[in-house]
Amino acid sequence: MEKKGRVGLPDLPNAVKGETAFRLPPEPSGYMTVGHAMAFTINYLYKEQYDGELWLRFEDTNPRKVLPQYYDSFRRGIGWLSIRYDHEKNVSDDMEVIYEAGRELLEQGRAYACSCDEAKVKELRFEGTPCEHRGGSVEANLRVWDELLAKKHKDGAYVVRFKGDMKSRNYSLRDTNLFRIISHPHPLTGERYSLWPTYDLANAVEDEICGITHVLRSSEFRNELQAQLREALRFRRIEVIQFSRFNFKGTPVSKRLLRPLVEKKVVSGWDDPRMPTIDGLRRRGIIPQAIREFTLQVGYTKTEHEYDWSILLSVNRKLLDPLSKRMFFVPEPARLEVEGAPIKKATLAFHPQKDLGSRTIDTEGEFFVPSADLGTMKKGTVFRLMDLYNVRLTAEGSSPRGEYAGDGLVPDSKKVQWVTRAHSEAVVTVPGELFSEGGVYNKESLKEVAGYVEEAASGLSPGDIVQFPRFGFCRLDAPARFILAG
RNA sequence: GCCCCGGUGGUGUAGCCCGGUCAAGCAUGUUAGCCUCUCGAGCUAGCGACGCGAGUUCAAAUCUCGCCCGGGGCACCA
Repeated sequence: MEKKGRVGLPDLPNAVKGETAFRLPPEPSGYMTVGHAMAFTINYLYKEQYDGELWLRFEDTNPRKVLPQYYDSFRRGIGWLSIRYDHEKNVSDDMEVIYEAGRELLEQGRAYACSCDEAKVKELRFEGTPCEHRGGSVEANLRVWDELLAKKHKDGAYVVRFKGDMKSRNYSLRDTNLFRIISHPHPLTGERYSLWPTYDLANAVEDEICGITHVLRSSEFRNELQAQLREALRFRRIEVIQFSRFNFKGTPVSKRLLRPLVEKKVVSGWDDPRMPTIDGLRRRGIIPQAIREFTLQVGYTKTEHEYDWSILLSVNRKLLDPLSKRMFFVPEPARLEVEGAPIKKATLAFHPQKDLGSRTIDTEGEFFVPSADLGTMKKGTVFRLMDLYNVRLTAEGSSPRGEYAGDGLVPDSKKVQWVTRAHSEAVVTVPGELFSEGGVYNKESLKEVAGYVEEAASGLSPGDIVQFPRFGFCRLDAPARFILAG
């Protein structure tokens, strides 16, 4: 019997087709990254598999961090990935509902208003000692609650805490904060609210009202706390499946590390092709299908991992291969004079197998070929100008010359790409890993190769991806500028 | 420090729940070769791994215990 690895993603526990709901929960506080893309893809794949509902839900409950352009970044990225969701909402749309939950906890005596300062809360939490506010009456708590809603208090004056277990070994259960005052304008709700819920509560409430059945997310959260909150609010049980973050070698997603590079203009921006952002990957020539395929291949696990770019790049190349026109790019060109060269109108196919059309090139005796190739050849060597004819090298060195050596394909002859005098200059950017081993910026992370491209390249539009034979798949980024995808 | 969660070749993963068919599969990588007018794609073959130690058992990658290492949490971030 033949052995097989896992095909596709594993089945989900307690998932009934047609009765599932999933969510994509970005915090719009930064640009969308590959990590988001992969997590979203997993949720989307399951939504499809189980014929479920999918929510795009912006977790925007910290007005200090949230910015309008980031909402767009996620919408764009998700659209680019062809992830179709059924509903879109912002947690900030539901403040009233979350307030109701807060009030209910207060009424139940499961939460209380606390006016200790931050340092004291921390200290007592560490000691496992409750503060004097914990024992306050429901009435008193509700009175403060109404004042909080009426914006009668300044930032930091109060915090609403969940009554957990101050002696729990799990510190997140030691009366964590459910609400805090942030009088900072919110990009969507402006000055309307200043009492904002923290993640755990907002999340529990949102998952309930969205009817989420399965949560698939990276594991850096406080499960037990959320379970207790759900129970206190008498919410349904949901399946939570956690996995490790998706890290790529030499490319951390941490804003703390990335932002300085953008600010100091070490990279060209958040969309620099070396960046782990979706905009970066797109500029680099990674196509959305490759991200999906890659995600499917690596799946998700709880083990920490650091993906090598080679796997994603390999998947990308395979997908690109049948779609990409071949065009000649000659890096570090050397001029080659060919004696006895026939004057030809050569019609060359854009692809060796697929019918992607062709272009016609007028050739005489002047060519440009990679100097690196000429450098390895001795006088007398017969090589072939790809798709054209053979040339015998008659002079090496600084002004190489050759002579026409027939049209017939010579077995095992070296094939070299070429351009004629009708070419244009181009630069190919070769992105590498942003950071080297020690976590320091890798100065070698971006290289540039200058050369000539054939005339047909002038018909390309920014965003088009072609294969430069013997060089790689490249995406036209700007006029005369390409980026190597792999 | 305390609480979770992990540790299969260079990298990523399958297998672990229900011990034998696993002297460990697949992908990527790399080497050699085939095919091809590409250093792409495709094909063939080789290379390369069960963190350490003990225990249970006829039998352990799979179960138990200890240790080591890594990640996350212990935020008025999400």
